Amino acid sequence: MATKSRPVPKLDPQHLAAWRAVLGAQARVVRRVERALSEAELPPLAWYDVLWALYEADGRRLRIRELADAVVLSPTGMSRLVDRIEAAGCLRREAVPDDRRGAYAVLTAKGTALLRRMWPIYEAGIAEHFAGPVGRDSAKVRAPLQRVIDAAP
Amino acid sequence: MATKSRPVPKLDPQHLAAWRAVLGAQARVVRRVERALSEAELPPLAWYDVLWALYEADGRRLRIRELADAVVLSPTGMSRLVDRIEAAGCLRREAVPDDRRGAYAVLTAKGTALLRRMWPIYEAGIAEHFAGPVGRDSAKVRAPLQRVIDAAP
DNA sequence: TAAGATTGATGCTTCAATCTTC
DNA sequence: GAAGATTGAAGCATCAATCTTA
Repeated sequence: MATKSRPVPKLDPQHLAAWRAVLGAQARVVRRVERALSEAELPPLAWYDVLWALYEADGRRLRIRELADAVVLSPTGMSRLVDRIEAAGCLRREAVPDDRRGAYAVLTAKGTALLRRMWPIYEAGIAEHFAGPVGRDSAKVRAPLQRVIDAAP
Repeated sequence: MATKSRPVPKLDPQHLAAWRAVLGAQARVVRRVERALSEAELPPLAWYDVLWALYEADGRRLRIRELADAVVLSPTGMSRLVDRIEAAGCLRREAVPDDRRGAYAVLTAKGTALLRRMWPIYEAGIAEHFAGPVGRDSAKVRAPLQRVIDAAP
């Protein structure tokens, strides 16, 4: 049989440099934001990501698995993260009508309130450390990286 | 005295969307690459970052602190990471001539060899999951994000 | 007194295995 | 048998405290 030998994709230096820039920028901004949240005695960024995903979703609810995909966390990690956020009263688990295996995570009023307290800190961090240096080039950054996201199965 | 009230920087939706794209793309590509390395029974990406930083450096050596800054890890975390990589024989600690507080991490031949084994996996991951979707727009991504990195103290 | 580095305690993330339901 | 979710065990990162030297 013909071997399914996928030719190894070659990587040019331009792409590598761009990738390194993504890594470096992400790490530095996240580090600053995490520090600012911590200093404000607020939960880490991961909480914001989860609460925000729920806020955007229909009925303010998502399956655990959907949540894990949305914020790129293992199902295991998301199960435990939901545990902690639920223990804080910021979301609650709810049965799924037609599928008794799974559970919804549903945003609570307290969760919305926390989202509103975290946002100003997060916003200021993005504005200062990311938006400032990026300036008018936000679209140039966004469009290609959105294709990277959309290409991920 | 005049209060040092820094006006809160406002964040427009364009910048927020760009930031979300950075987060999403980084997380998805890193996840794939980590999985590929693990399947090839190779160490995680953090090892590559450290070995690469040493390889690039003058005399194939860097202070622990410089290493921590380069890959955005806490000094604590870097100290332990260096422990593990040293235990694997891929770097060694060495005294600093003029400063007896600190230590160099120095790349070993085994470290260079590991770098060479990891790179094809890493390269293929970047090429397939990042460079592919980015296409010709690598410079558009790189330049603004490099400014983000350079702005970080 | 401050800077470089390390150690102890703690929390988070992951893989493998398990349980339930489809 | 496969998918959604959870639990146990292990690895890794971080803060606070400590030790040494500048």
